[in-house]
Amino acid sequence: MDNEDSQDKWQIQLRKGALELVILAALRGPPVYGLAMLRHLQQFPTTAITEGTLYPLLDRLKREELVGADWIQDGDTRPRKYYRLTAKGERKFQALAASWRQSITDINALLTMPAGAPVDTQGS
Amino acid sequence: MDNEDSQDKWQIQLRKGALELVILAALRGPPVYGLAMLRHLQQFPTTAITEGTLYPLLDRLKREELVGADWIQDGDTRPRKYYRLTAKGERKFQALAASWRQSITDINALLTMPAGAPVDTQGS
DNA sequence: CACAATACCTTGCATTGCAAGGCATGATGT
DNA sequence: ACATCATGCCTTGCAATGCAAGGTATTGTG
Repeated sequence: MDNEDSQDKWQIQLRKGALELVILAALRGPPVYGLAMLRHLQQFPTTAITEGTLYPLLDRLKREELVGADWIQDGDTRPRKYYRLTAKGERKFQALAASWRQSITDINALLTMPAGAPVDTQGS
Repeated sequence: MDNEDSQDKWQIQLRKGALELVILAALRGPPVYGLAMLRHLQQFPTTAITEGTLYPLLDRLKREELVGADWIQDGDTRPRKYYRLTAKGERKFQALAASWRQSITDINALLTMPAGAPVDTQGS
């Protein structure tokens, strides 16, 4: 239950998937701490979220073991909580990225296709 | 308030926007009735929704005057409720399509860019 | 009459995104 | 020493969403 096959009807939910996707994407490289990631995402209007969105989501990803976190003290500054991708998170990222691409394809198809005229009817 | 400029923070909400977008897209052509539209959307996994999703959403779009509806009797069959796009809906569709394209661009950018390494650092 | 198919619509629940606010720690000024 | 500000993490409470499940009405078939 709830393994990475849970795209059961999750391709449908690009609404939920999109944010999760970009967060996992942000963590592919070196570990990042919360506020840094927030600033990273705020570069783009589409992903300009706030702390109230980010931290609960990171919590969920951690409960699902897609990300891990370590408190690291960086020289002088106060310790920060650095997040990183687990192996499971890596796989999930690949899967989500794939269904993201599929969704784009599907939606683009619908954007060029009204419901009224399925295949047909344009002169002969 | 709540005119079509309400993309206040709506680019962020491609989650909500995506479904709304494809429904408006489906109605650009000739009018369509509910279940026909459902089958149309079910062609693609991404948009395979159910009646419990579609009808409340169509209600909302109607309240917002983005779509209109008429009962039409089609020869023999029972009357069906045909939905169509209003002028306002047409404009909304254009706006949503534009922010959809923007979102795709943004997310694709993030998909090729981990948070750790802003601009740099590959060899010299 | 019963039964199924078509078509529209509603109820109730879990989940989401978010504004707003609350800690705690370190840096800075006097 | 003390107050103040900035940084960083996290929580509470609300409105909105998507959906499974069920309900109603009409038409057709036996």
